[in-house]
Amino acid sequence: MNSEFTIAVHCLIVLASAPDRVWSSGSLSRKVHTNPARVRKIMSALRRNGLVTTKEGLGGGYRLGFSSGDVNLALVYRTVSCEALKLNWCSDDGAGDPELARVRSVMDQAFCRAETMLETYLEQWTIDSLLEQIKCEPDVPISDHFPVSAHKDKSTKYNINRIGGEG
Amino acid sequence: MNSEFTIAVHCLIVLASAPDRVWSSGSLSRKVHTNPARVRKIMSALRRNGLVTTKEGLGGGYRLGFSSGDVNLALVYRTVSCEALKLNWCSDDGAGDPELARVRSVMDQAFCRAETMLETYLEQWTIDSLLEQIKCEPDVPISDHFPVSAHKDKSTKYNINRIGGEG
DNA sequence: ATAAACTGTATCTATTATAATTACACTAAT
DNA sequence: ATTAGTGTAATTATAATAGATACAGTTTAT
Repeated sequence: MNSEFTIAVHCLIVLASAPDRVWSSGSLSRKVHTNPARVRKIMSALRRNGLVTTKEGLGGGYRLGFSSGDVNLALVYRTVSCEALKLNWCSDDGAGDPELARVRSVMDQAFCRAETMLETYLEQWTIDSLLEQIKCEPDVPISDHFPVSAHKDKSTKYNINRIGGEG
Repeated sequence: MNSEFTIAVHCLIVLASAPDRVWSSGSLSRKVHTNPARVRKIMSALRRNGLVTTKEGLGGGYRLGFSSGDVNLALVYRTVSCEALKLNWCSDDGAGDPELARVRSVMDQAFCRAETMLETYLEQWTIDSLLEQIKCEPDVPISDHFPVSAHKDKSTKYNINRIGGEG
């Protein structure tokens, strides 16, 4: 699944963890390890679906649109239109093969149902419930996911729009 | 999801629809609209998991390894290791952010469960049950998926290794 | 034994999808 | 009027995917 989804969720978690404060794309981008323009693009999509509210101009930024108990992962998933289970068919020019068309139709239906099931599952996960879990999580538990690199703090790479600061 | 999965499933359906006959990568590739080398690569993976048997040399090719009622989509899914629900995180060099690590751990767990659910669902679909559905499928039902192009039979593009023929 | 028709596999190239970068118009607060 | 923001588009860079080609090895038929 592309990283727009994880960025969106991560941003929402950050917003929910400090609901009183307005977050700029710059400060969010440092949290989620990408660049401000990408954060703005993704947050724009969330705004269009009401998941966050934005404010332009000096001191502007992003806030949760709903209470964190009402925002669930299915909403986010649909907003960034992941289509993780969309099947990919090899049919260069397209039609002309009715046999392929039948196979494709049956399979697409099967995976449409799978996607519905997935979304039903994701509805159970609210940003709130994620925050809860995250609090219970022991420190640095997924070191096996990626090897620790030699030079840690070289990631001043995305500190554009710095001034906003953290707190 | 990448097209290896649909190619694998489509090939298995073709094999199951004519279980008495040996299919070459060339004839399969024409059925599934890709090239013989790709078919061979994917079928090799299926062979390593016992889903098909292969025979090299003249008159060789592919056959179903199990009865078509025993081959289900979860097996295929795992064989081509789709990981359609694998989350994609932005963390250039990796570690160094324990907060990200906790978020990631919780989310990865949630989606691990989602993937398990998906596989459970896919286990219900055998190649047999797909064939059944395909037979019931009315002709050319998914014309809305792709626009009908002007020049139909221009797809002699992958007719390398021709000699094997169809029947 | 030799040629033909296959698989198995690797490598290179082309294409497409994804992400980063840059730029700039617009907005709001100071 | 300046500063610090969003919104958005366009461009470039990078990574993932798929196609093309090549060739060694295998089996069958002649």
